[in-house]
Amino acid sequence: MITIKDIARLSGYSIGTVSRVINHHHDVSTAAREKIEQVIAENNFQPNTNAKMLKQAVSSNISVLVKGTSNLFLETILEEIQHLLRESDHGIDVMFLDETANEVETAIQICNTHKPLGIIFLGGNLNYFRESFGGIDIPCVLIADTASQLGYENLSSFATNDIDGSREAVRYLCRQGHTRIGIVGGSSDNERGYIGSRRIQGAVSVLKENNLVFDLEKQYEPSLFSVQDGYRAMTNLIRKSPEITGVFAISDMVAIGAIRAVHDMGLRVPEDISVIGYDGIEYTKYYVPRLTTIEQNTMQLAQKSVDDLLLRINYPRTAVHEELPFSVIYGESVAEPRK
Amino acid sequence: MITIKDIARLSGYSIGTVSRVINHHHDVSTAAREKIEQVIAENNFQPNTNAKMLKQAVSSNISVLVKGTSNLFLETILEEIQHLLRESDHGIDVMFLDETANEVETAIQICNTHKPLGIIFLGGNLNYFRESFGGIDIPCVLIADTASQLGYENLSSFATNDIDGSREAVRYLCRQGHTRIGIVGGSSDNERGYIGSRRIQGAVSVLKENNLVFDLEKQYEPSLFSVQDGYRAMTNLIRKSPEITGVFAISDMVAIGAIRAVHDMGLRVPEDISVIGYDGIEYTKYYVPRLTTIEQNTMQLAQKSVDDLLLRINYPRTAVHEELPFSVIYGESVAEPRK
DNA sequence: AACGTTTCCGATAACGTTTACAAAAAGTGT
DNA sequence: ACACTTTTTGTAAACGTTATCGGAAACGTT
Repeated sequence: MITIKDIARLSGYSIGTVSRVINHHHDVSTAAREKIEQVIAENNFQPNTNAKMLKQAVSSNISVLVKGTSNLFLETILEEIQHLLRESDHGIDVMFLDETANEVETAIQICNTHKPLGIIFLGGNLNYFRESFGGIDIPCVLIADTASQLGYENLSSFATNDIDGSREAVRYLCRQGHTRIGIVGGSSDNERGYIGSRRIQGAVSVLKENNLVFDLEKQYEPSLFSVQDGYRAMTNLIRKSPEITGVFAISDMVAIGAIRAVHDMGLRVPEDISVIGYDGIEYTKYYVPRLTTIEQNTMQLAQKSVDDLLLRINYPRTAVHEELPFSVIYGESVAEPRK
Repeated sequence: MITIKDIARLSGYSIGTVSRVINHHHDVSTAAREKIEQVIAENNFQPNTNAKMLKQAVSSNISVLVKGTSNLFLETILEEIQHLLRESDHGIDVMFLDETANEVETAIQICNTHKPLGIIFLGGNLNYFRESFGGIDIPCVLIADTASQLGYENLSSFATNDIDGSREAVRYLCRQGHTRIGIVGGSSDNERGYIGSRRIQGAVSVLKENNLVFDLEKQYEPSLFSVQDGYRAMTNLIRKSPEITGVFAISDMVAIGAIRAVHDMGLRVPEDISVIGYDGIEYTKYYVPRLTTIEQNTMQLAQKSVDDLLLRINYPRTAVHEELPFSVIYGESVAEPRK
């Protein structure tokens, strides 16, 4: 392995000077810089990251923690983050966690081992942040949920307003004339902090405002975020409440599962039951019927988060919380209810 | 930060002994071990990874390089790999590369910086391996393409036989009575080494054997692996050859795009045009119509790859190349052709 | 009691960097 | 020519670990 010592020997300068060249210090003569850079290039020398990190006690990496696997929405954002970060000279360090994992605990571990400059939480459960986020003191960003009420100095958040979004979804069903509306998704106990709970909350509030609550127990069927679970939940919901004509699904994946469930019960979307989703993942635009859904702007979510994180890494300042706009995608999965 | 030195001081032993306890060496008295372990636990000390890696010149990590973003098939395997690796005491280090990147070059970089114990290539273009894989000397596994003809001592591969799989797909269309069969997918130049080319090759071979080639130019439309591209390609194909009644799509995502294209041309799947995909990603099982496809066993692909890699990391031996079985998923997207 | 074996432990030299600090070289102004 | 300042360079200590080596203690064996 070729080290800084070799470069020093080969270039005729000391390792101190080589190090200064590597780290772009200004106090190096042009002669030395050019010679050393040449030798570095010739031997395509790469400084040992571990030695560097050991000495400096930080890396130049950004860690990304993705909560919940098989989540196409988060994965789309992840891709964009990677793309954006590739421009900067930061390394990127992705880790996937399953739904049940405690992302903050994991982040603390990562801080100790990887010493990232910042952390991006892609998805997450606010409860874990409440519990133990205090243990983290590097800039962080939470994407897809708002952490403003937590009030940490170093945790920004960017998200669409899930309550408004889900309200808009259900309102759209109402405007189409639906009066027997069901909801699929959210955790079984609707605990505070779980991202799904806000969507449920928004949806239910519109139902209440329009006096469309006939039996909340029978209108609402909990579900995780997966297709499978959406299928299961929708099947249950139809069994419980066959009179339902419109359904708000907590995510697009759940919606896809739900549509298949409708189909397997011998009914059709949207003729018999309308379905509206949430997230706007690219791929449901090719579904037949094209999914009607609340689209979150993944590009913007990624861009703003990365910008804010890099900004705060370079110029420490207090965190921000921003709500990004959503939009309704009018697909083919919602129609007027059958008479 | 709490270091091994602190533990030494606090426990009354030397850092050498503490190190031995940490690394589970046998030459430590039970008294010392217990005392030191207690102090470690009390201060929840975690050895500094960088110092460790600097000293040992290797990490205990496995790097995974995922080629091609938004590929649900590879992402499913990735999940399973992560799951399997979590059992072992190896860290995991994921990196996504876009289609155009040279994964082998990247791997060489990673070897220098991260010093992984092994590398898993998830997807990949054999051409890059031909070019420069020689620069890598740690155990590697290529998933989803076979590297047997390359003959590297340290590169195993696990894949289904893509030629047989695509042959099976087209044969199934033939058995259903289709005689005007189209193909969607593969790179425009069908370069050797590109994973799609083998599937095209298999598909075409069956057409030839059955004298079903009426105009290869008009039967075949190139496409990348994305939904969008599948849509575009299928639209072109129908325009070129409206007489086609069955289509083999090079991946499930392409198939989904293709189905939507059929729909948008005012035709139906499978009544007017049958579509068969490739990969068997979970989620197309919920599609309406449920996709008929060639399923690759992601679980097995992941398991075998991880097993082989860990085995070769611990007991150096020569690489293996194994073909895994595929199976036909009989969905609802293929039917007999219209008279 | 003397010796050889084991078993356990501590001191210390690395690993490849960065960064004070000091030294040397090169300018500057008189 | 001198004393300054400024710029450039080299030296050496540190970062937290592991591993080698040898010493000390404990135990058997004659």
